[in-house]
Amino acid sequence: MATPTATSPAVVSLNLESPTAPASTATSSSGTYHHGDLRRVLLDAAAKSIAENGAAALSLRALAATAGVSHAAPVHHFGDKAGLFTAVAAEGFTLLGEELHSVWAETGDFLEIGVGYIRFALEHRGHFEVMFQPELMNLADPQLVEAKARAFATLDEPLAAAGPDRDDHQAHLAGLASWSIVHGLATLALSDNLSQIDLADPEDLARHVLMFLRVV
Amino acid sequence: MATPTATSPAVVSLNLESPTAPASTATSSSGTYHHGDLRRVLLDAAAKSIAENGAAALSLRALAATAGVSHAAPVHHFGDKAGLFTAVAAEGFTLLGEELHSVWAETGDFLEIGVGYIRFALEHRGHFEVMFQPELMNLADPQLVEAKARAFATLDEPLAAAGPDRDDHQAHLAGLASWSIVHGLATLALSDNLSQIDLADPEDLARHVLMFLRVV
DNA sequence: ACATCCATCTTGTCAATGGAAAGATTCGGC
DNA sequence: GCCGAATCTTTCCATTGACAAGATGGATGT
Repeated sequence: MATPTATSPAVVSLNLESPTAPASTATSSSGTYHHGDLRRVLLDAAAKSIAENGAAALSLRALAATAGVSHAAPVHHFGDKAGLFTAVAAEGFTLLGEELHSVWAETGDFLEIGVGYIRFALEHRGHFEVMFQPELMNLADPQLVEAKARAFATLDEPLAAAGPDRDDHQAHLAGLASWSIVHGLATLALSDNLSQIDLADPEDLARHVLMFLRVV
Repeated sequence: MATPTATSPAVVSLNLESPTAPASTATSSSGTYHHGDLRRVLLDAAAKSIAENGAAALSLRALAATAGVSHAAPVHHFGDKAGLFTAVAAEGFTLLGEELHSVWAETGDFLEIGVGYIRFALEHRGHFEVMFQPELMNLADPQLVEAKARAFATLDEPLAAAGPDRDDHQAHLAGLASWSIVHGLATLALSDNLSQIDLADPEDLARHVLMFLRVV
């Protein structure tokens, strides 16, 4: 609530050792209150854990342990487990929006946006996995709603540019078809349904698959 | 293991009340040993629960309670939670294969197979959700592997018929593009990313979206 | 008919987990 | 320097998944 959901997309590597305090006898008063940036560390650790073991296997207590804090510390930052997932998803939508925006700025190619979508899913697997599991998070969270809206707004201009002579209905359908095919390919890749050969060069695969779309 | 994974696709409504025994004092010997078809009841209850609350929220104990058995009964049939998810997924692939097979037999239309895929996802939401979350299940399970292989084999003939003059590589890509777009649309629908208007007639939406595919 | 085998289900138990409550510690503003 | 507030810890409880050991009763062979 207080923190402004720092816009820094930097990936902060988590330091497992506590910064300065000896970890031998944690009972004494040499503890590490005010960890520094616990929220960020927890978000990164969560994304990493989800990417490796899936969202279902994530444990708040194990997460706290890797960050070197007590098991109740995450609660203060995220409220509960759903709150953590919500924060991960919100960050994911922000990162995705930034990625697609820069792709459009650099290439001006609608097809490359699709490629960027798939690249994002594979590179930020932890985020992506949570972003599309509404049961895990609080869909009404304002931070999430805004991040989502901003990410989608990024696509308005590219979509209009891809089909200038379409009415609203056809444009909507074209956008949905484009989103479906890239989202489907990304989801299939993340659910172990693509062969090793296909995954050797995911972006190349994405371009070839997207060639079957009448939109571009 | 002993049960031959009954091929009956019938949907068995679960009877919450125990068949004949009074449930007042379960301590006495009036219990319902040999429930009759507990495995089937558990599978149906699981699919229903997952469809309503998501796979993450599924509790083996709550499941056992709705079936009127003790909390350890499901373990005997599925080994553990992953075993239950595996069984649900395997049944899902079998049902999907049968659905797509009959659609092809009745219409001979490749596009209608895509429509059937989406219809299946919405009608069997519980199954579909588990089928594409590999972290939840035992991917090496023979039953699952075979059900999956049979379901996909169903698509060989339709895909070949849709593009007779394609080489293997192009056919593979065309199949992947088709799968991606229908899988993406289904996934987006299940993750609350489609508007009410779009979902008013999902099959109609599917047909319109699939018109953007160069394959059909 | 009857004893035996074995699939099915129960009870009891344990460690791990999420969450809530209450207290300790430190930061920042005044 | 002081005080409020944010941050983190400790303690505790209910729920859950999993395991072990035992109870039940249908099926089978003779």
